[in-house]
Amino acid sequence: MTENRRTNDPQGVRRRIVDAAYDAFVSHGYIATGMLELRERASVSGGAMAYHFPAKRELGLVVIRDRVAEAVRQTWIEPLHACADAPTAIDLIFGSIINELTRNGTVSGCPLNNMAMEVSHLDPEMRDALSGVFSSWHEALSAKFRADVANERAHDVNPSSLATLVIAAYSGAMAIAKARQDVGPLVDCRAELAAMLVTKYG
Amino acid sequence: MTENRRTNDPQGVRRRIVDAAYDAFVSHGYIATGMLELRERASVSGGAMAYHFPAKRELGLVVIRDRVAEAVRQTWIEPLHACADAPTAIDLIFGSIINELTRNGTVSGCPLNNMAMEVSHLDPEMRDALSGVFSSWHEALSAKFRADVANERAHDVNPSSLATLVIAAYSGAMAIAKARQDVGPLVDCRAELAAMLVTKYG
DNA sequence: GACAAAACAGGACAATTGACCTGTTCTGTC
DNA sequence: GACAGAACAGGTCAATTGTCCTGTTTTGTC
Repeated sequence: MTENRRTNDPQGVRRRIVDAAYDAFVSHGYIATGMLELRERASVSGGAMAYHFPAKRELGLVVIRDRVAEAVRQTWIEPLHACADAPTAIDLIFGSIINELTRNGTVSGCPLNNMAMEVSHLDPEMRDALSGVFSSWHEALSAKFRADVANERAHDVNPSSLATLVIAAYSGAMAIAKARQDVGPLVDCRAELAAMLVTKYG
Repeated sequence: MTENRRTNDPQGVRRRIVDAAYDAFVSHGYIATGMLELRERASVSGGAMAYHFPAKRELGLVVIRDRVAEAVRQTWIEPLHACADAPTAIDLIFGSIINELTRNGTVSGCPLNNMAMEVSHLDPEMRDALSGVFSSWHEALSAKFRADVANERAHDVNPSSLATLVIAAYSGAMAIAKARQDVGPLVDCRAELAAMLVTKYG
């Protein structure tokens, strides 16, 4: 009687859910996004959702550990490895982000920062996960500064605290840009960071 | 028959509501805070709440325009006016915040940033209000840099973009500190900003 | 093809959300 | 003290929240 043949695709369904959750959490916020909305976005029934993610919390954790961490890795850590030195990478990264935001018009903010702001005080486990992403970001950047010092490309550099400043400036600029819907803050910070790093390099 | 005498105190009730809302919004978040929780915190009946704030949205706008703006004014704009130059003020402000956070143990984040992150994409009017607070903050800081340049205290300074960097660094450091529950990022940024400004003031 | 477990469908559930309504009490004005 | 409007009490409302339950289908294994 049932004409519709069903196809079990657990990995695909799970991926669709996590995809939808990442997009929604980052753009609309974790709390503001309902499970029903996610089910509709992912075209998934309530049963399938409950099977893969019995609680919203676990979905949040997966999004942080998989997608948010991966986003930071792609936008920051990989370019850092690819470039000759830290200033080059930083300028390149800021430029890419500015171009991307200018192209599609709206500023949705830094995925990591967006989630960290509203989730870090709700759940200790989520906070730890987010903190871990920040740590790996900071570690990659400070390692690059350390290497630049070892190669005598840079001098008068405290790798750890300088990395913190760069990350903070990026996160803060993203936050302001999101509030104003304007890439200006990112352009400003890019220029100031570049000018500052010039004094330490070369 | 009714023994309990009631005392009408519209200004007091309104103030209690806004107080409770400000505390809850910046610590637990705007969306995460329910009207019932606010009524309990402020010891206010549903009728009184509906009379003063028919909708949660209006309460959010008042909190932003009155309390958040005032918080930024007190922590940043006033010290800027009181100090001799911008670097002195910035170092003082970072020091005060670090001391305060170290004292009470937990990092609840920058009120302006906390609200901006989760609200700016919900309501255009709230975003405008928050954007206005950012603007006044930026204007005050860049005006100080301009004055320092005019007084020949500083050189090689672009007042506007440098102010953006300082604000972004502060906001971002607060965000990371909140996620890690550690004042370290603020300490780092304070040191790096001070070292950077030394090269421009001389 | 029998069987078990995984995968999924669809709905129900209590709890909570923000908003609002009617009725009562207070307070200033004449 | 009569009156009007502001201020407040307490409850109701539909809508939505996240979670979970029962039943059905698919899939792999022997």
